[in-house]
Amino acid sequence: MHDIKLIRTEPEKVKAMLATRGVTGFVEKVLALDEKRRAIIVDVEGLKAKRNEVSKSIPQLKKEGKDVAPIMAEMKAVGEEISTKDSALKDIDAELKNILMTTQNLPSETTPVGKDESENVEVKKVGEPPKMDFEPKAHWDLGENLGLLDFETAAKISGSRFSLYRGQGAKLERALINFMLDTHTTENGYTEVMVPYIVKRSTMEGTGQLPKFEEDSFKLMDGDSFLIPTAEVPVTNMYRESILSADDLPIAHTAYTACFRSEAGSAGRDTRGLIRLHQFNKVEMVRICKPDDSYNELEKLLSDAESILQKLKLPYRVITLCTGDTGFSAAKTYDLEVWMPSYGRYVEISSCSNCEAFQARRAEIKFKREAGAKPEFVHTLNGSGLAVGRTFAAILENFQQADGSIKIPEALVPFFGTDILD
RNA sequence: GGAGAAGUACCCAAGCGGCUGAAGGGGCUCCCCUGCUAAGGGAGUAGAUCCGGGUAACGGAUGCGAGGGUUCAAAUCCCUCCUUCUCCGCCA
Repeated sequence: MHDIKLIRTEPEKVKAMLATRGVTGFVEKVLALDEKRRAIIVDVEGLKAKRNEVSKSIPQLKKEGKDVAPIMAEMKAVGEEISTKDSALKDIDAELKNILMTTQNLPSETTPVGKDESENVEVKKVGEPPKMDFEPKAHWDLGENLGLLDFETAAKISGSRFSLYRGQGAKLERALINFMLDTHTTENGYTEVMVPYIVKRSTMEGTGQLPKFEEDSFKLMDGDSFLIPTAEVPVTNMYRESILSADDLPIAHTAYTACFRSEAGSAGRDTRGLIRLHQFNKVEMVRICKPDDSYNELEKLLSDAESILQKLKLPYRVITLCTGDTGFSAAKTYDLEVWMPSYGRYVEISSCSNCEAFQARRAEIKFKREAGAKPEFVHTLNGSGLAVGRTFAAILENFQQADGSIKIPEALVPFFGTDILD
């Protein structure tokens, strides 16, 4: 959600920033509604003040034996006026909230300006794509040949875009989850949480998935419960409607969850393998901090995500998303992309974002710099650390041997048990 | 899922149409007394959001789980929902 005060005080700046994301007309609409809203408030609150005052005097007048019937009649009329104006105000509030809630965040000044993913900026490349003296196979073929993955059975029981891991495959997925969680908790300073996979509407609104992207979510029959698309949703919302003390910050949580995405609109893309599924595993990192620290925190988040790829010795690159490609709630996003031989290019495996106060404003997460200080909004950040299925795929593809076996990265051996998968 | 009970400020808790922005405790903060970790006395203690205001002083609105309704007036009456607790049923 946007900061209405900023829109009031610096409309031109907001306009310019949103233009880089292809949004126009927003500031004008907001200002018009805001002006209307405030005019009604002044009006209706004056009436309420009057009613309060008169109502308070009625018992005394009664005691004095005066006739209060005319006053009560007058107040009845005032009451009706109040309720008419109150409902007009409610409509404007709803309209204003809707606009503020469905318009994407302002980009950070350090986010490169660009219209789509072609204008994202590469920050660095780490590691080299493996050179193979044989024709590399895709992970779905490797996985099925080794009996690790069974997409046919997954489709039979659940439909397309589901995965089924068997035997050593299931164990590898589990080993990756443990490896990631342990790294984040013991080395990177995160506190692990295990959270519900089903959340309420207000929770989805808090992090920005709703109201705009309802059709992208899995909604339960009651109409107000949703399967989480990422652990960012329940974990960030743990702190919804709270005022934290500065000592609590930064908060750093990591969580493993399954994630559920309808993938509406991506029909035909990445139909094979583990890349794009309705249900996938992810280890997530969430950081909540003071506004002054959030860009340092973003670098920390990024390096924590990178630490997993580095330990696994997977080749990857870091890109900064441009204004046009940055997600709805984010002000700045780094994507980590892992080298995927079957695609012949780098594929997203983590997205690390600073949402600044955008989510905090929606979810009402505040902090006090010191006791008695005025509460301020925190900044929230989230990043994958990492998408587990895609990491699985990357390991299979990058560490495949000529005979179709997979060499397990050394860092993973304590979790997986052996150093070769065949 | 069935039957009951309850949700009031940091915590416990009274109130059940106007005198309650909310009694009384506890806690916390400050002060006094006391030669001192005990005890006693006094004072303070909604925080928050929104609106107005030379954006200051200050004033106003909202607010007793949430949302509606009745009324001149609601913590108090009515309706819906949520949460917690107890018992029963079911279940990992």
